[in-house]
Amino acid sequence: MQCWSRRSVSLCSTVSLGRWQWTRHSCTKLFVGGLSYDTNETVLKDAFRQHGEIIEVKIICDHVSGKSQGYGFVQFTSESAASMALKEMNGQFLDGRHVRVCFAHKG
DNA sequence: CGTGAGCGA
Repeated sequence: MQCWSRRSVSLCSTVSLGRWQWTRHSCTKLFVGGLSYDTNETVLKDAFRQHGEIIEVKIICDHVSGKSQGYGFVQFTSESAASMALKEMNGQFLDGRHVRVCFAHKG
């Protein structure tokens, strides 16, 4: 059930205080929140590609107003890169705001 | 609201 490597289970005992709610299907998709309303996918990918290889980066914007909703999704090539980027980029300063990185619910 | 918890087309 663990998506991490057998050597990277250190994060497992840290967050899995109750249960794994993110490891239902995918562990490579990360939910990025706390972003600025002006942050683009380029800023996210440039910041996350330093910790792992990015497959796809998407910023959720309003389909009517076109303004950013303030959050997005990042797809990594492996769970290892996603986990490392999660621990390293979670709560960091990006675009002048604190980013909140978490695993995506859907897959 | 020029905002601030959340989970997309």
